[in-house]
Order: sequence, then C-alpha cells, then structure tokens
Amino acid sequence: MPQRSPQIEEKAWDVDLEEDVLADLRDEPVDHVDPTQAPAESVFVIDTPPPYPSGTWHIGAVAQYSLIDVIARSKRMSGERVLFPWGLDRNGINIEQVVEEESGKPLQEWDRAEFVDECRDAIQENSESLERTAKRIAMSCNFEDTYRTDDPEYRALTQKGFIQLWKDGAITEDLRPNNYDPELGTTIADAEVFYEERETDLVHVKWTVKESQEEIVIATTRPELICACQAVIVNPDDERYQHLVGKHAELPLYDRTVEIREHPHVDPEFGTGTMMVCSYGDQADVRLFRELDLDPIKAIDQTGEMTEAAGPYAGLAVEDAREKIKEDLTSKDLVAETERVEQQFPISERSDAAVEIVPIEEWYVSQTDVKDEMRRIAEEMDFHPDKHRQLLLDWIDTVSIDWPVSRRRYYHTEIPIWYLEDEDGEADYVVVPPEGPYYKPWQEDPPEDSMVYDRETREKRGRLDAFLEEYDGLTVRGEEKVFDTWMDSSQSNLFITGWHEDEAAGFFKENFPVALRPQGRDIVRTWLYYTALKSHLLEDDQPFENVWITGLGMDEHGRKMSKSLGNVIEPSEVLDEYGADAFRFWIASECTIGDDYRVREEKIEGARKFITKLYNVARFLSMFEPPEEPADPATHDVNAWIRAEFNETRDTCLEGYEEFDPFEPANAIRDFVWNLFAPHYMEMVKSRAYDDDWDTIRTLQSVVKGTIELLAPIAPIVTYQLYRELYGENVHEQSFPDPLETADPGLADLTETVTEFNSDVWSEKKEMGISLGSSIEGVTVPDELAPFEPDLVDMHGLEDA
RNA sequence: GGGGCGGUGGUCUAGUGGUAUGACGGCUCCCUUACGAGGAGCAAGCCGCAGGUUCAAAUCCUGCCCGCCCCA
Repeated sequence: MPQRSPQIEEKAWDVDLEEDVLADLRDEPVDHVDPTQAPAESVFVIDTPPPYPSGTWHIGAVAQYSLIDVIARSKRMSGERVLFPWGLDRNGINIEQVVEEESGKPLQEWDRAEFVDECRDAIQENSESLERTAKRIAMSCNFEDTYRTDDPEYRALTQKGFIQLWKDGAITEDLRPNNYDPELGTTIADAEVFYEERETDLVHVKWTVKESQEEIVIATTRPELICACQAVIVNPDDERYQHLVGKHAELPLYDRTVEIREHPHVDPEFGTGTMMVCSYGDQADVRLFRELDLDPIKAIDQTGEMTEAAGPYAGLAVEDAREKIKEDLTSKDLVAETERVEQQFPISERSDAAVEIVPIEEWYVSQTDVKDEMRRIAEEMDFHPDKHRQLLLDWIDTVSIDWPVSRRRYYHTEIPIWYLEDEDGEADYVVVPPEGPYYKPWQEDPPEDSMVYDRETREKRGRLDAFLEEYDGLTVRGEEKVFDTWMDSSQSNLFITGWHEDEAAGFFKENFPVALRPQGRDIVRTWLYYTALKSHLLEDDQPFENVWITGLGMDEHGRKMSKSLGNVIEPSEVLDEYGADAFRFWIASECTIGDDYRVREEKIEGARKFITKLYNVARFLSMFEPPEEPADPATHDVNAWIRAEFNETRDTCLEGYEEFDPFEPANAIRDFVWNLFAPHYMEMVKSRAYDDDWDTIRTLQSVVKGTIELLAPIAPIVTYQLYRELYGENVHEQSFPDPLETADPGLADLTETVTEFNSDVWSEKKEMGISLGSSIEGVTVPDELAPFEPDLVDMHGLEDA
C-alpha cells in the first residue's frame, strides 16, 4: 500500500495563520451593493446597528455583530445580493462627557465651535479601534463606504426628516413638564430614565385645615416642593377624610392655602392616606395637574436650584433645600414623624443624576395619537424570535406623552429652525429652511429661500427675503437646541436605502421596508420603536420586514458583565487566544437567538477544537487526487448512504439560515462532521480511498466541499483557506450546495444501526485488550447492514471464526 | 407593586401525557497510515419548588420561588 502524505502540510489550524488568511480575504472582492449606483433592483438590505465608539466594545456586542455577519454571508450564498452597510453612531452625550471630564470644563463654559471640534477628535480615535475589531472578526460589510451619524450628509437626513414632520404637523413646540437632567442641563426622554432603589426619608408633615383649624398629617419624600403644592388630595373611598373635601389646607412655612380634593390615585395605605400635589415630584404629579386642571408652579430651575417660588430656599440645590426645610419643619414642630422608606428613584441613564420634572420649552414628536398604527406595524413585522414582538407592544402600550426630541447640548444634530424676533425679543415667526442641506442655526443664517411661518398657527407667510423686506426691525435668531440622538438613529433604515438621494429614489422604492433589522433586546424601546415611529410618520409604512432580536452576553455565572463586578471579558484577548472563527462558531452554536447566553472560555476552546477537526478532515482529503472516471464506474452503498446523510444536514442548515438562525447550521454541521462523517464514514471507506476508488473519492470530495460551503458563513476564515487549497476557488463566491445525488435516500435509516455496530465492535476489541487495528474473529455483520458488509468487514478486520 | 420572557446534568440543548435526547466540559483507560485537537468507556439530572388533574406529568392546571428585561 503506498505511503501517502496530505497536500495540506500544517498539522493544525493555528490562530496565527488566521491573520494571514484574513489579509487574503480582505483582498477578495465582495459584491457590495451601492444604492446610489445600483439599478433599482431588489436586494437584501441589513440595517446593521451602527455601534457607538465608546472606547470599549462589549464581548456580547462583538458576538452579535459576528452573528449578523453570518446572516449577511448566508444570504449571499443563498444567491441574494446583499446591502450590508457599516456605520458608526457618533452623536451624543457620551463623547461630550468624555471631553468635559478630560478638560475639567463643563460644556456650558466652552466655546461651542471649539467644543464640537474637541468631540470630533475624541470620537475619531475611538472609531478606529472599533473598526479594527470589526475587521478582526471578518465582518463582510462595506467598510469602504462607512457612514457616520455626525457626517453632514447624515445630519442633513435627520434635519430633512424633522422639516418634513414639521410641515406635516407631527412636530410641535411646547412648554411641558419634562424629565430634566440638571447635571447635563438638558431634557431627556422617558426612554433615558432609569429607576434605582434608594432609601429616603418619608417626612410626615403637620398641616392645618384653614376652615376648622384641625391638624392633618401629609407624608412626603419631597418636602422642598411644598412651595409648589397646588392641591391636597385624598381617596374618595377613604372615610377618614371625607369631611375635609372642599375645605382648604394651609401650607406649612408658606402663607398660602390649597384646596383639599378627591382623587383615586391616593393610596389610603400609604403614609397617612393624604397626598400633596406639587409641580412636580414625579410623573404622577404631572398627570394629577392635568386631570385636576391645576396651574403648575416652577419650583426648580434648569440648573437644579430652587426658584424664587421657594421663598427662603431660593438658590439652594434641590437636595440642600430638602435638608434645610426638614430642619426648619422640625424646629417649628411641624414634623409628626420621619420614617426611612425604600423608594424607586428616577435617575438619568447618561449622568446618574437625579431626574427632576421641570416645565420647559421643547420640541416634540407626536406619538400618543398613533399608538394603534404602531401596534399594527408591530404585528405586521416578522420577529425572530416571534416572542420578542411583545417587547415592542408593551412599550407602545406604556407610551403616554409625546417624544421630546430637543436637547440643550452641542455634539448632536442641530434643529434646523430660526426665529424672527422683534425689538422686545418676542419671536412670533419661525423660519424653516428647504430640505436637503445640513444646517447649523447657531452658527449660520438661514438661506434666503427659507419659508417664514407663523409660530402659533403655522400659517405660511412667504419667503424669508421678501418677508424681511416687508417687515422692519426683525432679527434672525438661530435655534440653539439640538436633537436627541435617537432622532438620528431612527432614520438609519432611510439613510442606507437612499431616502434622501433623488438619484437613488428607485432603489429606495424597491427596497423599503428594509429586509432586516438585527438588534439587541435592550434597545427595542428606543431604536426599534423610534425607527418604527419615524418610518410610519415619514413614509406611512413599516420600517422592516424582519426584526431579529438577540439577548445579552452574561458572565459564566449568568451575571451581567460590568466594570464594578470585575467580570468583563475583553474581546481582543479572546480573539487572540482562540481566533475569530472559533469565536464565531462558538456564538453560533451556543446561543439561541433572542435568549441571554453565558460567555465561557471553555466553550470557545471547544469551538476551536471543532475548527481543527474540520481542518484535519480536509487534510485527509488532500491526500487524494480525484481519479479519472472509469468507463464502467462502480458505486457503493456506503457512499450513497453518506450522501443521503449529508443531504439531511444540508436541509437543516438551509432552513436555519433561512430563519436567520445560525444555531441550527452550526450544530448540525458539528454533529455531522464530528459524530458521523469522521468517526464512522471515513473509517469505513479508508481502504477504498487508499485504493483510489473513484466513487469513494468523489463522494469524499463532494461531501467535504459541501460541508465547507455550509460552514463558510459561520467560520469564514478557515473555510476560505481550505477551499482555496482544495478547490482553488473563493468559497465566499459560491452558492450553498445542491443536494448530492444518491441512489437510495432510504439508506439514511441505517445510520443508527451502523454507528451502534461500530461502537459494539470497538468496545469488544477494547474488552479483549486488542487494538482497534487488529482483526477480530466471530463478529458478523447483521443482515440489516448487508449493504455495508464489505466496508465493515474491512474496517474492523472481521474474520470468520 | 404591575407586566413580559424564561428556569431540563457544571454549560448549551431535544423533548406539549407513556422508562429524560444529544453535544461541550470532567474523569478513567487505550493507541489505530487526517487529527491526543484521536478512540473507547464512566460519572454527573428529585426536568426551579409545592400542590392538583390523570392509570400515567418535564409536558396540563393552580400557587409560589429564582433569573433577565420592561413599566410604575
């Protein structure tokens, strides 16, 4: 028997080789769709989440992008053209805070233009390291055409959306109570408020009823807001207080009275069953002011200090005022009792500051009036997994106020509005520029062909230049506020399909709604919801056909990774140790789409072993040249059998890819290769292979080729290399394999019998203390396995007794 | 406090009424012309808990507990 040697020389796939192959891979052309050039064909569009370059990238995010890339690659191999853009989300408070901290100078003290430049430099550095990681995991998106949400082109898109919504009446300017972050000096949306458990004093304050001079005790955690109290309420079913309804309560420390009224919101069990309604302790107060038709008193200003309304406490920070007023109440014997209570405390997601509710002039996108349409959109999109549709529906149900979209910050998209002020500083007119360019109203004048509108009635008053000629004494003042970054993010699906570009209008028409939105479960209420809202308001359509939701990567004990717990796993270390293919195969085979998963290095190591196994299967195959087809080719049942088995694996893989679920293909391929093809089939046909049997070698060839193709989306690097060496082609330009022809698909039914028989023989040899290579007497092949008898006799060295 | 989703060996997973599936990991032994990243075997689960329905429950019902997420 001839001694052979594999054409693939290295005995193992090692991580250092990966970098070289990755470089080759990067030189291979990828069919990137360019929406501005493409004829208006229908392609598979993925609205890749543009990551925010915060400086560190969570390993769970790296895993998520790996899976998105698996989807993109699998779609290409399914014969679709794919638009897989790469974007970076770069607007926002995060980088502003970095600059503020590093300079020790708050935003308000900066020259605006200088601050903006500083932010741009800082975010640029972070962007580069992020892109290195994205390339390291072999992402196949279009890095040549990166979009950034702080590019003028992107910001112009956000502004275009705003202008259109303004004209449609879906945007309003109003003075409303808002969640306000005094530290950042800006309004924030409900979606940016989080709640934290805190202990606080529940102060039982003695009040006096004006008419009867009897004492009532009202418990509050916010005594500093007594000055903003406009009513005292009791529960209509609470008999203790019925006689007080309609009377008046005298404010402690202030010379003012408020009416005592009924409202079911009061919990008779909480505190004393009475409640003071103040502007504004929390969102419940906001609702109560509206329902009871009360006039709010502004007690807290935009710096987080008490206003004149607080009398002696004016100018104090909220918390100082609270302490001071507690002392004063105590010294005047107005405190009946103080208890420590657990409280859910609203804090700002971005700064951890206590959120105050402050009435402030802001811009709003209407959303409370379109909840039914939003529910319908949620029902119409296909969710993967389907159960996560509920996350969106739940959020839609809880939407109760319009979306405040203006922010008092700098490194964001500017609100493209100017005001015309008269000599008294009153602005009765707004100036709205034409859609298209990027505007910076704080820095530049509006174009002459902007339109002037009545600020109240929105009545059109004509072109700006004509209007200014007609009316003397008006000054143009640019809006200084900017947009919530979700105003930018919520148009990513529009941006990538060329909504803003006339020449690509055909492409947009053809490809909107976008085929796929992949994203994390944690941002359903923000990114997904806001995108759906904007797509509905701007295009009267659903944003996506498919929404694909992933869970979060936890540590090995199932805890969230965080700096404070010290359980953060660095992606770069894992990638250096195990390689990108192992990492990608690990996440594909580990995580059920939509569920949380644990990151365990052992499992990634296991994935690497499988990559090596595959490598060695290919290495075995590389020993054989495909022989010429004989004139009268003999075929063997053993080959028909494995081809049938391969076809079943192929079907499972294709179904999984179709469902955007890499879990199925990853596990199906591992099971096929590791537990069937290599230990059973390959052992059964080794002799035939060494004899250069035509049918066997072509079967080995086509099964391995097909397996590599099926695995290519998941492990793009090693499959690229092996395919190149074995077949001389780029696997990533191939389609998924067709089913292999097989004489008898029913042979797959024998699989269990074969593997059990092999195990039995191996066990027996072990018991007899002989090597697996030795021959054995007295074992006969069962009748059922007659089709494979010659292969089994040869493989095990079966001899008659 | 309310809601959603989930809970099957250490980890991941199959399993919607009939003796709990498979993989990874662990341990022991073996040595075979692709591969120690190999082969054979072993251990490991009161299927979150407690009731109920049933001849029979991981599976159906009720209550509770735990985890993650969301809301207030």
